[in-house]
Parts: sequence; C-alpha cells; structure tokens
Amino acid sequence: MARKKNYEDNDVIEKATELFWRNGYENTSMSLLESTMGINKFSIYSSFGSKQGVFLQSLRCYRNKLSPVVIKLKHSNNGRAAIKQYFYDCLATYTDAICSKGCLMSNTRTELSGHVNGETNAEILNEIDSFVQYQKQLFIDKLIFDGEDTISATKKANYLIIAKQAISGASKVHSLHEINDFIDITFSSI
Amino acid sequence: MARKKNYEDNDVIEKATELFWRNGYENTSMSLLESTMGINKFSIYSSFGSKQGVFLQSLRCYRNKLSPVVIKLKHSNNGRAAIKQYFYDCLATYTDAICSKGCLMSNTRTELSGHVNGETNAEILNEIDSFVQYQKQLFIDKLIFDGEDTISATKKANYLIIAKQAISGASKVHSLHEINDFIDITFSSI
DNA sequence: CTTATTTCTAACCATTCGTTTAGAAATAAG
DNA sequence: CTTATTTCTAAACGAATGGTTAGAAATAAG
Repeated sequence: MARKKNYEDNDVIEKATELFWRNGYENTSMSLLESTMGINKFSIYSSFGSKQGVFLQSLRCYRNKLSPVVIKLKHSNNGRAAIKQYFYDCLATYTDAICSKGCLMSNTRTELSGHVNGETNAEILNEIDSFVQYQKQLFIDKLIFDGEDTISATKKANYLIIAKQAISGASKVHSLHEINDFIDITFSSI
Repeated sequence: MARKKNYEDNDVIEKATELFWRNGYENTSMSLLESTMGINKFSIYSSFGSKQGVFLQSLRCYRNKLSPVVIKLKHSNNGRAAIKQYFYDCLATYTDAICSKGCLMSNTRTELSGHVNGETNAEILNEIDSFVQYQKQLFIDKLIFDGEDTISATKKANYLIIAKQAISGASKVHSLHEINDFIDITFSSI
C-alpha cells in the first residue's frame, strides 16, 4: 500500500561496482555515486544504509563477476597449467576498453590496509580476506593434484597469492609485455 | 635584516616523510602535517608552496634514506645474489617498530595511478618512474654481470621489478613467513 | 632607537565530504 | 475518493579538506 521503487537494487549496484572498481573506495564520493547509479542520496541510503553498505554490495557483485573464472579453475583437470590460465583469465577481467582497473579486491586491500580507522573497514577487509584464503586453498589443491606434497604446495601457494596480487597492481602501471614476462617466469619456477 | 626561522627544512621534512610513508598521500591532511612537522600552515606553505611541494621534498628525503642500500647493490661483486640481498635490505626498511609501511614510492604509485587528476600528480609520478627505471637498469647490469645475455636479462628485470613492487604491497598484508616463501621462489627461477 | 623585512599566530576562506531531513509526489488498500 | 505508507526531490547538516591572510612578534641594518 505505497509507492513503488523505480529502480532495481541489482541494476544500480552494478553501476556502483564499476565506479568503485575504476576509482577506488575513498576517491568515489556519494555525489558521484548519485549520478552514476542514477538515483539520489535518499534512495541510496534507504536501500544500502551507508557508503560502506553500497561498497559491500559492490564487493559481492564483483565476486559474482569473477565466479565463472574461479569455477573454471576449480573444475579443471590439470594443476599448474590451470592456475596459469586462471592468471590470464583474471588479467583479462582487469582490463576494459579504456584502461586497466586491476582487481577490485586487491585494490581495496592495499587502499584500506594501513589506514588507522581499522574498525570501520574491518567488515570489508574480512570479506576480501575470505576470498584470498579460498583462492589460496584452490591453488594448494591444484598443486597437490599435480603431485606436489602438502608442504611444498603450501609454500608455492604463498608465492602464487602474492604473485597474483602483483599482477593486479602491475596491470595498472606496466605494459602487457612486461606482465607477460612476469607470468612466464612466475610459472617457470614452480 | 629580519626575523630568523626557528626550524630547519630538513628536520620538518624528515617528519613529513615518516607521516606520508605511514598514511599515504591523500590520507595525510594539512592539519596532521602541521602537528607532526611542528610548524603551522603558514610556515609550511611559505617553505614548500603546497601539499604536493611537501610531498615532493619527502620523496627526495625517502630516496636519500634508500640510497645506501642502492649503492650497496650497485657496487656489489655478484649478480643475482646481490639483487636478492637488495630485496631483503629493502624489506627491512619497509618495517619499523609498529608495522610495515611498504615502500613509499610503490605505495604512492598505486595510490595515484588511476586517479583522474593525472595532470596534477604528473610530477610525482615522474619522480617515481625515474627511480623504477634506474632500478631496472641496475637489475639488468647485475644479470649481465652474471653472464646473462641482454634479451633474457631484460625479461628477468621486468619480472624482478614487478616482484619487488609485490613485496612492498605484501609486506603490509602478509606474514614475514609468506614473504620469505615469495622471495625464495622468486630467485629460484632466474 | 627607528625602520624595513621576515616569521609567527590564529582566524578565516570556499569547497567537498558522508549523512540527514522536511515535505511533495505517487500508489495500494479501505 | 480518502487515507496510510512509501519513494521521491532538494535543501541542509556539521565536520574536514587544502589553502589564504591580517596583524602581532622578532630581528638585522641604518
């Protein structure tokens, strides 16, 4: 018995995700969110509570975008080769027509870690950490699948987690040629 | 024929450097600079012109802090081993009593690249790029010293530049144990 | 001591930030 | 049509941002 919303939460979060991805968390203002999402502040706050609320939804939207690539890795029938392909698949998602935006989760982790207001952003960082941990376990499984023992698989997974984060950062600064050099040598050593 | 300043530029820049290093560029406000540098805004602006001016001086201060480690690499009598030692030396500078701050230049590059106001920060990014380029050439020289040919030395230098940036980022998020795994495997492949 | 010049303090500037709110517009239920 | 409820517009909130400025305090030169 009231007026109806004239927008879908999923639609506007999709646009917010793209914006956060391109600009980062702090550098995305509520006014910019207003114009990009196409709804005004009242609607944003009544639907998502706060800027952080919008961002948390955007993080989930980003995980959905990524999930086909993750599932492809999970269901693959080889180890190292599948992980290397996963690196290339992720790199492809980082880059759009205009420029490379890196990985939203890696970007956010480097942006927010080290900020003093740790309590405020704890929920965001937990969400990201859980994905990183999931990814690491996937790497371990695949390396064990390739015949590695648990100890060396874990050590190599630590290496790969950091290498993958490096690709996100490097994609925004270095040429594709340099990044391909990086991926090549990364997988020549494990 | 006038009053004398009661502070040394070098002294206050030293404090500003520490602050920028810990907090990042955007997250360091002029008020915070005031209290940390121990002089007020008027003095800051009359000595350094702008917030960006303070930061540029801080970048040079940071390069000075780093220079013994760089010189040690430059004058070393071996190749790969010296680069690996350089990685450990740099990692040591990233960490103080409280926490790991990463590399000020890497931090700044990831913070400012991707921001739309590219023109404003161009001077800062140029300063950083020049150091990265210098570092890359040093890596190439050391690899050639170790008997590598120019082409493969360049490819491996691309790899090392990205790996070193990764260490800066990882030092703020990952455990020392994970980072040691990363450095170990990084140098096992080149 | 007087004067010219510089550094200091402290208040102030416009702008932007994330967030809130009063009231108009819309709509389903009675 | 009336009424209760929700969504909308648009203005405003206090706090914080980078940057400026008027005038007092200090000091070297004459």
